[in-house]
Amino acid sequence: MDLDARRLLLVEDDRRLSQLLVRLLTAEGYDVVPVYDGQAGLHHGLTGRWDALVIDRTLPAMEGVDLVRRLRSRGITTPTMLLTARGTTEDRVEGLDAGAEDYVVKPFDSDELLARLRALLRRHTDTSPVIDLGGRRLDVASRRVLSPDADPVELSAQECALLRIIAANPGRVRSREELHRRIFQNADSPNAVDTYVYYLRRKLGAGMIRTVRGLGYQLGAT
Amino acid sequence: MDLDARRLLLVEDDRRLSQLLVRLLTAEGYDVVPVYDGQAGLHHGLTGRWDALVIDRTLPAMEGVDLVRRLRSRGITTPTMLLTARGTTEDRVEGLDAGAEDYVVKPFDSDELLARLRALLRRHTDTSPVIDLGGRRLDVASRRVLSPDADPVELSAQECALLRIIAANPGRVRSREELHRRIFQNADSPNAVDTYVYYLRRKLGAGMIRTVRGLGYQLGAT
DNA sequence: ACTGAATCTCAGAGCAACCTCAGAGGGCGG
DNA sequence: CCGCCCTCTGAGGTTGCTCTGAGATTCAGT
Repeated sequence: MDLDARRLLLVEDDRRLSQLLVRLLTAEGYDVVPVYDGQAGLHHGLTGRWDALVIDRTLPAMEGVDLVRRLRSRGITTPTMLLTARGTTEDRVEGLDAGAEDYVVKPFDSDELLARLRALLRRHTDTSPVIDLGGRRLDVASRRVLSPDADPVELSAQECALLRIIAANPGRVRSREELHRRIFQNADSPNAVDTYVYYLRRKLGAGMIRTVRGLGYQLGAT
Repeated sequence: MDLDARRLLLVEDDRRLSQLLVRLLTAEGYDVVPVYDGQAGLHHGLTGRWDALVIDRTLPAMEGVDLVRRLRSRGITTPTMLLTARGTTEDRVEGLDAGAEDYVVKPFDSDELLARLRALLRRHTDTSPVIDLGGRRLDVASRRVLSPDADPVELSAQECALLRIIAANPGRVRSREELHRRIFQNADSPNAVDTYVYYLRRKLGAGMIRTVRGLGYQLGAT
């Protein structure tokens, strides 16, 4: 077992094709998790840690393109490859517009798929959004906080979104209202922001986020 | 999701148009807050922090032009774009005279609006309010005094307000009465100013604020 | 040096803002 | 159907800020 394997989420409803891909990708050394519909894909995309997503375009419960769109709208920037039977230019444009990075037309050549996947991962690791936290780093794609002298800390989707906004600009103070509007728009309780700040502090230490009483929150390590 | 989203205040009474603009601007990555009349616009314009204001010309409760004028008269210099149905030269002149930076005539092209907005924001690189204290700096946004060779000192809201007024004009002496009126209007005790001067001296050193007996206080450090 | 006025110092009451955390609810995998 | 994780809620508990008041100290003018 490769300990440093790249984690792939495979969203493919055709069991036979899914199994085939799992074998192919596992043999290449990837750590592949298959799910079989868009709902499951959305859930795992939002909650799991992935180096890349491989998504079929035609899915039960939710179209692949919609899935990508919904993930992007929630701040998930994990590099994504769409699989499709249709190969018109229009389809391709729609897929890329939704936020997918690459597009493979079925039936595809195994080697081509692997090559494109490697390219996707290579491209993305270069430009992967890693935000400096003053000593530690937030890797947005895998939703982890990496430390030179400690184990990585894993964050949930909301925790990551919150830290991301606060860390985007170290000097700036973000108000509860802004954070609530941008992350918890489906939440009634204005307390949600406080709670997630609490979660982040519990995971990362109290110094990570500074409270500016009456104004909001700010990245702690100056 | 744009991490360092620009904050826009949208003052537009037509709900349909407002919603349309919110969608358009949010999709562009802006952090948009809509309000629906001039009073609300005035309140938010005065109390919030905005990168730009987008204001309809015809509003209930207060005309858009008057809104801009009143904001300007209160020292708000946030770049502002007016939306209007009428497009005569006279209207345009009146809007710009009131202090608006740009002027878009309805019905407008989405791309044009976005382009103008970008131009507006580019032109107006917001200067974060950092006040010089002679060696040290007061960062009003995060309410801290930053020192080249020491840890930041955190101030409370009232401490910051007091120091801000005193430091605005280094040579000038501010009377107790003025300070009390501007900061402690809800306080009965005329001693409140003294107390906060004491707090500031305790945090920043006795030399920070100089007493001019019988007259008031003055910034102490050169 | 004496005196009254101005100023400084500081403990503490009252209160809003904030923190903490248990748990309900939902989605999903097994 | 059960258990897991994530999300959000709501109810205290706690902290920190604000302002008060009263005694100590300094100052200007005699």
